[in-house]
Amino acid sequence: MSQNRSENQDLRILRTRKMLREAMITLAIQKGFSSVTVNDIVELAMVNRATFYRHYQDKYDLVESYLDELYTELNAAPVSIPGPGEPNPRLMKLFEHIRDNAPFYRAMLGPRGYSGFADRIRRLTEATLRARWEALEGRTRMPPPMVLSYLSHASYGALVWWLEEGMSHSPEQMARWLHQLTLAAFQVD
Amino acid sequence: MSQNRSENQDLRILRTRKMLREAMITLAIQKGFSSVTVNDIVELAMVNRATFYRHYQDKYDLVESYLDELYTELNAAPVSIPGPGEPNPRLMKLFEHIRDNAPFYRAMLGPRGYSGFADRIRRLTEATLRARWEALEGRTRMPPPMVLSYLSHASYGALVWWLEEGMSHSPEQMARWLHQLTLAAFQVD
Amino acid sequence: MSQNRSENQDLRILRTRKMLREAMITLAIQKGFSSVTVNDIVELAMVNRATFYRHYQDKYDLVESYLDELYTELNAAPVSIPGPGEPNPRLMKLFEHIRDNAPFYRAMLGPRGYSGFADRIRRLTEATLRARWEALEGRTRMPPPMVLSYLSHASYGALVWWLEEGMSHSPEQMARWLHQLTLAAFQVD
Amino acid sequence: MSQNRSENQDLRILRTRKMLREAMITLAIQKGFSSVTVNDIVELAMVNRATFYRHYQDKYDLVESYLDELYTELNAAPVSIPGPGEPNPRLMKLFEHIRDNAPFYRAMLGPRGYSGFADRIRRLTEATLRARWEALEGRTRMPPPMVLSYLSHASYGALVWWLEEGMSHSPEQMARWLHQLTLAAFQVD
DNA sequence: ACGTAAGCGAGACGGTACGTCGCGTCTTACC
DNA sequence: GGTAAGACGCGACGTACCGTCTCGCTTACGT
Repeated sequence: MSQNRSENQDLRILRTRKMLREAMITLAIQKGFSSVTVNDIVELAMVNRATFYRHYQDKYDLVESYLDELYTELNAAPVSIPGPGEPNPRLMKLFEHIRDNAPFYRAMLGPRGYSGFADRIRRLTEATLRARWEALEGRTRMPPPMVLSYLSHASYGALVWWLEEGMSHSPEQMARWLHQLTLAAFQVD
Repeated sequence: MSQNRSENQDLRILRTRKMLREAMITLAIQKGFSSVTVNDIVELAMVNRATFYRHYQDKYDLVESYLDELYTELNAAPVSIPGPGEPNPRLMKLFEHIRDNAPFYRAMLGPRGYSGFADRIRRLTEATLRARWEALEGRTRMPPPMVLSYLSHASYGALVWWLEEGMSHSPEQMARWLHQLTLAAFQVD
Repeated sequence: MSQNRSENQDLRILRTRKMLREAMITLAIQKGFSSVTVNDIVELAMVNRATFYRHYQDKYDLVESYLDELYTELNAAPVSIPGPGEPNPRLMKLFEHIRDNAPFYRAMLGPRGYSGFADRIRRLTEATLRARWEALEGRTRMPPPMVLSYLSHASYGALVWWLEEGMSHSPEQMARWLHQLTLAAFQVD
Repeated sequence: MSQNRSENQDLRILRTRKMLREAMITLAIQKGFSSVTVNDIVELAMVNRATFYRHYQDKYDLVESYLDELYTELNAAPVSIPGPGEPNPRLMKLFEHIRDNAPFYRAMLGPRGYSGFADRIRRLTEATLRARWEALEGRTRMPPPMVLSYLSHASYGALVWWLEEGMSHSPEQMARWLHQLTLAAFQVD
């Protein structure tokens, strides 16, 4: 499923997928992803139910395929490790992206959201942090995987706060703060 | 619902609730809380379906009522703020409790678990951390609620790592490490 | 399925089954049994779709259960072998019964009907004829099962003609004719 | 539909139809005509779904067009009315034809077959019998159409018995027996 | 022999029915 | 009053076939 994402030029397919995706996003914002049904989606998208299943296994498959696309572009960002006070560029792009799609993210991460989504975002920051794994090795007595889990969940926690609080701080500011907090953890004995 | 939790002495009621709870726990361990159905529960508990609904609204209500009881006793722990190298006693008790019920926690926190459960645990550590809120106020330029969300998610992350890794470290060790990491965050800026 | 037909005293069950059966009959008459859907039936019966499946596997199960009841009473008729010019009493009862439910039978036996139904009726007359099997043994060089199949299909053919022609002859007349024709076959060398 | 059967010489068309027909026959034998789907047919025939519908309305149209061809040649047989002990030549040809295609006929006439097919065969023998209609008129008090329906169904019944029993008697024998039984009916009254 | 119209493959799509599952409510009878 | 037994309405699920519809390719035919 979610097959042939690349190089499928059939306009009907592209149109159908676009409408399904947009319907899903609209509905998730309206009433929370967890209470969106396939019926809701196809009705709003004006697409036949069977057609939905020709493209996606279920609503999770649909949203995941959306994320695949989103995060493919995010991953194109540079990977340079920032200096002490500078924000991580990847993290900043993530914050900017979330700010631009705030209603959707609120819908997906809230209590009526989809935990797989949250996990995915967390793993994204985890991947970013893993770049400094080697620096961590041997520098502390704590198990690096634990610190990684600690920090990635921590960043996710900051992100959630930011989203729910109304995003009154700039992505840059957020990235800078997270950077500082992360550094502090790295400097623990 | 979940009513009359206090002082309800009818033995039939107590027995019914006990059996429902135990069935729920067994099943959650077996196949993950999210795929447990009310039917599963009442069948294993040998209780009639309607009887379930007389006591609980749904399986979430059942598990929450269980948590209510669990965390009432956990909250009875002392609240003293520990010194630099000492583990937080509340956190330690939590880790010990989780170690003692590891299969259940793994079932509730894993990918087939229940996100409300995770949230609840996180809020528990958040409550513990909030004790140092005032100490935080003014000491950093970061918004305290953000740091709180950051740290509580972080602790949760460490906990999840610990659970899934096999709990090869002692609760005391975990609490000590978390304490160190938390302190580091407080000293930022 | 079609379970517990006997001694099930729950009024709701009886009512549900009655409404489903009547809806099925009405619809079969209206548009032919083969084009009746379960949806049609439950809609007309004002019964929920799932409820239908709690009672019957499918529309065939429903109609067969109906026939079971009908033919239980028909089988209560006497089995005496009639004299040369007298009609077979069982056959007569069958013709009378069909005359009384002509629209339904036309619906079931017509081109948009249900072949299992026709088969059932044919086997009914076959059972009646089998009573004379022993008399047949040795009296002719033809294989008795062939003659049985021949005669039961033949009777069915006469019945179908009668139904479609408008039943302008009395059941007694039909039974008498069939009796004569059957006797003739028995007297073939 | 089933159009242009005559004088359509395009090889592609002929090839497509041949493959569709053969696939249908193979599948009907394998699992009974009623459970063959258009998808099954086109898959086995290695023909596109749309192409099927360019030639036939549905699987019934396909099988009927096959029968049209089969029975066109059968109808070319002589129509002489046989003497008392002689078999009807047309009936014999029919029995021979069926014997040569027994698996297919069993598939079409069995419980998972196609009732329209059975009807067609029955009407074929009916047509044969109608040749003696005039001879019947006035010779008996029974309505000739009834006798016709009686006899054609009867012959069909004998045929079915023969097919399912394993065709251990020769077509000639069958035709002779049927002839005798038919004569007996004509002599009633 | 070759250009062209027809046949065809590939497969998306809308539609309708299917049978299943889980939910939460209800009635009746028992103890 | 708590419980068992279980019928019921509701609504979502995912599947199976159906018949229609582009859109290009290719192939047999007719000049």
